Amino acid sequence: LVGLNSTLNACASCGLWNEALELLESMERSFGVKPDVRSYSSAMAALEPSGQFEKGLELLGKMKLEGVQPNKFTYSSLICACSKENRWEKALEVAEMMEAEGVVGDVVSYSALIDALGKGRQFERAEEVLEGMRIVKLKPNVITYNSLMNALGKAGKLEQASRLLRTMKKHGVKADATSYNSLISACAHNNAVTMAFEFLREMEARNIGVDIVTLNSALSVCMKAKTWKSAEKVFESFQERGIEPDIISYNTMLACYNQGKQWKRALVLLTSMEDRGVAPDLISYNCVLSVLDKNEKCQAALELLRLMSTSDSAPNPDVVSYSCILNCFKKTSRADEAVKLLKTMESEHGIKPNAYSYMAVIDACDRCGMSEEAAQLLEVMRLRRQEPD
RNA sequence: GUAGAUUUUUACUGCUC
Repeated sequence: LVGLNSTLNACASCGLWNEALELLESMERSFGVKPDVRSYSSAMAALEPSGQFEKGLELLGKMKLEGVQPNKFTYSSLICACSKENRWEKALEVAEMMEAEGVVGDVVSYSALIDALGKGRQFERAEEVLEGMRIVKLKPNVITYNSLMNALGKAGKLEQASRLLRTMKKHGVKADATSYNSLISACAHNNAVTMAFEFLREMEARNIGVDIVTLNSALSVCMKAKTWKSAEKVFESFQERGIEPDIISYNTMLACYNQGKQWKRALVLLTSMEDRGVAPDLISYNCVLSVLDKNEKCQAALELLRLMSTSDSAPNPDVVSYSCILNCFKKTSRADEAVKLLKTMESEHGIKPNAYSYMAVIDACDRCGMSEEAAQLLEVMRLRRQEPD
């Protein structure tokens, strides 16, 4: 049983929810072992977004039928599953069930609930739960605060988020890198460049290790603020700090160049990331295609697209890649080429155009006085919208 | 010998403010 439970955990940490569920189902049949509360809880922890949460409730019902009593681990996993699916009402329901069954929550279950409520933008309820912890004499920890702080920041409530940083300090909970990373990321969403760099300095002053997520978040701040030059400074600081940029760092830097319309620099970075052993992915390429589109560099964009389709190491283009080029054709009034590419993207590459692709081509036709083609395409788009994916 | 919670990236769109 212990071995099987460990395997279930391994599935959970690798995101193999399907395997976890299958293993749980077959435990008794194949190994003659009845799943215990840990088995069920682990399987629930493996659940991923998109409808999996209902599965969790099923499992809960099943374990009760089998006479296995759910415990706080079971319920925390379930609350977490609700959070992943952005279902704060369900998370509250689960918490109520838990209480009704006399299962006493701990700091983890409370934190999970606060996280679920925060992600659902139910800040007052989240604060109430935080307050409730005090009543039952549970001390919120750094993760409890981080969960709420992150949610507040994402919702644009930067002031409240940084107030929470002071609150946790007051209660003797030391902020960690994740706390600051959330705040810096919040600055990105609120276009608060100055404050972001203040947080960065504060981390250093308090000896809280700046990590790769910190720097990536700082890059994201620069991207949102459209300041590619300060992004370059952050990017240079990776080396000074002995941190190797990862694919996210490069992609965010590319996004900064995209915002700043720096297509030449973007192309250089795309090459240099490859040289430094970080293989550009679809996001990297799409970002460069986007900046080429912004600068109306259709030819260069087409070449890059061709490279993506033919090279073994490059990712295959998707609908976003094609749409960038279609949009570029639109801006440069190259309706014929747009129509041609729209056809080949599906017929030769199996990529179904979306509404954005169609609209680019339709606009291109309009611009070039090809109103008949435009009307036809509009009709095709309407008809295809009814089709199942 | 086994289980649960928090942070970062792309064209457009949508959601929220």
